[in-house]
Amino acid sequence: MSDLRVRFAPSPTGYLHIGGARTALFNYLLAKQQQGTYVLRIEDTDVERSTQESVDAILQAMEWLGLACDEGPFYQSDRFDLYKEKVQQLIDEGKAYRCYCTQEELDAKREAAMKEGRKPKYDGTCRNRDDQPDAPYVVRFKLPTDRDETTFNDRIKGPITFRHNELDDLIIQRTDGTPTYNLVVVIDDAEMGINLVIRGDDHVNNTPRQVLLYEALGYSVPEFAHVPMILGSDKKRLSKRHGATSVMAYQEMGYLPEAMVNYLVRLGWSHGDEEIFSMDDLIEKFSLENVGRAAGVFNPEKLDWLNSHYIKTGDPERLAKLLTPFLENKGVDVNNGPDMVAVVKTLQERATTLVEMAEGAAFYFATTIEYEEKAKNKFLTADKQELFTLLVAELNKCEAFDEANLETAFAAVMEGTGLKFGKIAQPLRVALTGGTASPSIYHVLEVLGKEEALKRINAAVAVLG
RNA sequence: GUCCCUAUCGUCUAGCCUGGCCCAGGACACCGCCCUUUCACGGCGGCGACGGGGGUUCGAAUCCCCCUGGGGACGCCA
Repeated sequence: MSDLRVRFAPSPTGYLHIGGARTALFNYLLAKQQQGTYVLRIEDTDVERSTQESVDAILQAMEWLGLACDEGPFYQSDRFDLYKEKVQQLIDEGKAYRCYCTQEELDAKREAAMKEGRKPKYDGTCRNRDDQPDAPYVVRFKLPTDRDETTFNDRIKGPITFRHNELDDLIIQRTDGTPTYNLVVVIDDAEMGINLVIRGDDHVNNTPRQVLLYEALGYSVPEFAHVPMILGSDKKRLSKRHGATSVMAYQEMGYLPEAMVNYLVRLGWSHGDEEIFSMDDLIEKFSLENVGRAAGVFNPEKLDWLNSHYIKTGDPERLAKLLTPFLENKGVDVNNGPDMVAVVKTLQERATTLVEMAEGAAFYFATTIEYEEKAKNKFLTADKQELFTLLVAELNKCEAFDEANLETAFAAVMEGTGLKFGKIAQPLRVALTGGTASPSIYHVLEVLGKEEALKRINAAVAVLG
């Protein structure tokens, strides 16, 4: 057991998105690799926007991805007393003060500053007042003036320095008495013994303020590793208009968690020329040193490729279990049909997602085949009467539908009709599946079984025309 | 606007720290050929990048500077 302690700290104001999932993954991998501890903390200090549904959705997504935490989940809403105490401590030590400026005043100043091309900063109006008016106030952290810049050494980006004149006195407690993010994140990370903070690089700008707060509160400062953002195809921050951003939406679209994990980790991290990584591979091979520094574009095609890879190589028993709900969603009665595992095996090489696999599998379970218009017109024509008659006769001779028997039967049909295999297979395929694309005709026959196959052929004969 | 980060094929990236092995390697996508009972799988091949300009050096994708592009932050959100 090493002393590495990392955490993932989402705010429950929505589902777990792609970017958050990747951050969680990186934390998890490093913790497992170093036999450290991975803590999950729910950052719900914004009482207005935090919901239990979001918490549940996040937990569910983490479980789906296989990112079980070692400690937690902890809720910041349970810890308000601690934060209050720390705020008071800072006030008592003269490191924080009450500010009575109203929201309207601040908004006006901010707007004015922007307009003049200045960086909007709090001007320190209340910094030195010693009266205590009977009015609403916030508590601000007094920006230390004992030095004029703060530097931290980012594990991914290297040393980053901010000049204090770029900073201002940030609010650590709201008018309603609740604490704000920058304060609680410091207190919790410190109190929970987090020594490496891995998070999105949209937090880089918050880091110097947080370093200052660690120091003011007498905590030791952890290490930081800021991972780059994920962008959409137009290089804008990934959002709904680029497609699904919720991890669980991908589950619903038929993606496998191992594909998602593999994709996410390779977006911004690499290990030579390797592309395929199991969770165990990743725990062994992941390293912060090989995380890129630039933002990456989310590429659904590559996710597709990985997903088809994992479907192709996946355990059919497991895939069968995963596929079932997708078939049921399509209104397919899975109890009335061939063995699901056998079905899966015929489709593993031809499906990119479980949704696609369900589409490809539906015909196996159909009670009556609906023929595609074009397929029927082309292949179920009157002149096929003789072919189907012979086919039925030969197939009937088969004891069981296995490859050897079927080959014999088809050889006989080819002999009898003088047709090439393809000329027989395609009409038969339409009869059996309703369409012109399906798994190998032998496999379809095998999976369907003799009785059902003959039933379908006879049904097709009845509509020849 | 200000500050911070960043920059190799369309995309994800290897190479950069420790200059020459790189007229830049892999993967996805795309195109072609082969395989083939359909659709796929697979195999083989192709297209395709060091953002620009200055330096340093015998030599730069690799080191330095400037420019430009992209992202992020600037909330009583996290």
